Amino acid sequence: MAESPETPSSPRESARHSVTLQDIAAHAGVSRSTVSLVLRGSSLVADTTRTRVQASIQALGYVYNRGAAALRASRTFTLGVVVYDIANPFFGAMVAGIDSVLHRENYVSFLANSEDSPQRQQRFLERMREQRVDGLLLCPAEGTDPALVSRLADWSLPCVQVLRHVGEPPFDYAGTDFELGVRQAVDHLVTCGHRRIVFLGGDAEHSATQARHRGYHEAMRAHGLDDVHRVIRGPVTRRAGFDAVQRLMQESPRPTAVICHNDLMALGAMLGLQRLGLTPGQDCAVIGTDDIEEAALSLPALSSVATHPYAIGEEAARLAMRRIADPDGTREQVILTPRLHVRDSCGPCTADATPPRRCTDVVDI
Amino acid sequence: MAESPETPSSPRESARHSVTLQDIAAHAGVSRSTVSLVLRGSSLVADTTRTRVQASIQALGYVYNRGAAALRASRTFTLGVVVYDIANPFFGAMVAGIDSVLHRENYVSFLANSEDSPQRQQRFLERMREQRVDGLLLCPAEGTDPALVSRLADWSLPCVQVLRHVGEPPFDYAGTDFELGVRQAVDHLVTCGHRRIVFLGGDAEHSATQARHRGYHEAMRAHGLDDVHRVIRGPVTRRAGFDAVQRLMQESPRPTAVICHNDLMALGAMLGLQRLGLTPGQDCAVIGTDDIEEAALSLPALSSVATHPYAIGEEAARLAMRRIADPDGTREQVILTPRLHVRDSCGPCTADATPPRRCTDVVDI
DNA sequence: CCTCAGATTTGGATCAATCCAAAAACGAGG
DNA sequence: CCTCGTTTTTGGATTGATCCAAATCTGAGG
Repeated sequence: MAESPETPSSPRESARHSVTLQDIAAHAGVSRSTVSLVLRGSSLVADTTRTRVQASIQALGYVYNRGAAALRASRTFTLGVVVYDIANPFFGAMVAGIDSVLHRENYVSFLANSEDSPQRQQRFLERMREQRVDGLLLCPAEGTDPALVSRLADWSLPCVQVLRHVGEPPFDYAGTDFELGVRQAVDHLVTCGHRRIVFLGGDAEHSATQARHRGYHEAMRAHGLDDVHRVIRGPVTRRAGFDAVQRLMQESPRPTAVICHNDLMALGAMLGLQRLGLTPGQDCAVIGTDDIEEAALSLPALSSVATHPYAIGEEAARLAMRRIADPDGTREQVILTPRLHVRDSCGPCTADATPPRRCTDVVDI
Repeated sequence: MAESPETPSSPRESARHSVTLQDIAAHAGVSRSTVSLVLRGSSLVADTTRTRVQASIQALGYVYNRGAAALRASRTFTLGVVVYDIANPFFGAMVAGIDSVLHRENYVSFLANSEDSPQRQQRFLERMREQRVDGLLLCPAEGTDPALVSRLADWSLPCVQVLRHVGEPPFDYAGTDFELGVRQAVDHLVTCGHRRIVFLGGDAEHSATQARHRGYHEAMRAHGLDDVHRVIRGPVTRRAGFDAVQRLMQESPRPTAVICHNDLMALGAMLGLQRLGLTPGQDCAVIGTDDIEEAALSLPALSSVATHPYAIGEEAARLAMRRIADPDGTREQVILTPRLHVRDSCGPCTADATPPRRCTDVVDI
């Protein structure tokens, strides 16, 4: 009847300090270490013991303390994710893809929005270091110091770059072959008889912009179209597409097709054509990049090079998991293959001397 | 010349174990405690000491260990954020708003996407508890157990509900007055002469859906339009809007206006009208909710009730900060006032006997 | 009954910080 | 030079888990 030290749990005690391994151990009549092993699903503990301990865990309403565990085990099951524009639907889809993989792997992620500012990005990275994240998914902000990646390596913080990349290979990277994407668009348009194809591109200097421009240049050259080859640089917004296409259509001879850096620009370009009383796909072909949901539903439906944001997110997260498990493994680059979805916004060329031929490429909804 | 214990730092040592308070203390010739005080910006330390310690911190490349600090101080500077559809642009904007406040407050956030599954949500919440987050921002998944909120309170985990809410007040909440938003839309349409106004709504049973329906019912009643009052329930997607409006326009007499649960539905509805050869804003008025970026750029430009996702995110984060600072303070509900942006998709009613009058309300770009 | 290998269990040290009561240093006044 | 009251600084305990080497338990074989 006397108070025995083996029965420490009183109803109010749980309020005083949270239940710990020690409490479970006392309740189940085993040691702290055994409880720890049960929690981590070790095969060392006997089945009867395991059951007893699990019952105590239930009974006392124990909550695992990951912070304490991480302190000793130096593994946090935590990942940092930096994007530069979370308000952009593309990143929403990408983050959803990341989340799906992390959920499976029992990881959680810190998310931050750099707003394309290297300073904000830097601050977040420092914070992530303090949090001792196991790894990092980084869409580098425009103007990121190329030395950053090697600095992260010095900190031995696994980092997977996503969509854009800076610094020298080898590094881990997940993205899309933007170069190929633009080439597909040019090839398709040329097949449809177009020659005066303009590229409406971005003015930033990161890898994703460069790759698109390279793709455009090379495809045009391959088709012997160096003479009509033309890039307009500027912001990659709806309005920029809207304005640029209207300026272009005043010219003579005017372009018969435009390829846009992303779908927002392309949708803007279509509106610009309509504003001039022209019909996209008839008077001027328009092809976008990303294939956001809106593309298939616009009028006319926008042809677009799909870049699969959800899949990129999944691949990036998978890569991070792999690098965390094997920090010294060889770096990997996962480059997804984009796919042109042909819809109504790019028809055969009717403006040029070239006899209009029927397009027979794949047509998607 | 003999190795003195006061100079412990050798170049390779930093690789062996990470630099700790102890190392800084030794380097600066003070105690662990003093270094800790400096790190936390305490006013107790003398200026000369502070400078010396800070120099040592720089010299040794020390990185604060938040995990260890949190273990003792039981404060993590960490917030959990659960949304149900991160791929939706609305949430992208909201998360950006949250992020901006947290960045200022030196907090970081764990983000998870419940995909509107209470199970996924539950699992994330448990994980957040294990991480000992200081608080929670929760957009409850459809079907969330109303008891959840009080359970969180039992765990003494501050929780701010966002956009939707479950359980019994008082609780912390940040959202928009959806009821008022719909009422504004109805009032405007009635002013323009419309009477047969249909509401295209959601089929879910959470607070945000209910509020919209209530707003519609009451506004219609206030205008004596009980007899023509009509709600269509279904998913809240582009396609649902597209389909529903086409079915409605087959009827006789047909509605002269539709108000939609969100902008995606409204954009779909406009496409549906165009598919039938009708002109939105002329043959049938369309008003959406949210005022996403796309709304102003569609053709015709969509009238929409702005719900300010970025601002909601900011308010929610601010509320969380307040509740963490004062856990027993009275709960607060921040309800933002929505604002109807009138554009081309809702003109005067031309179909009815009522003499069409000129709309003189505010017109926005 | 003893031995020994294999299966379980354990306690003490450790991770890197904060808390707190007490000690030390300091400066002014007697 | 000695108090006395601030201002600074300090060491030991504490937080809640994991690691690891050693202790204990088991059961089969001799």
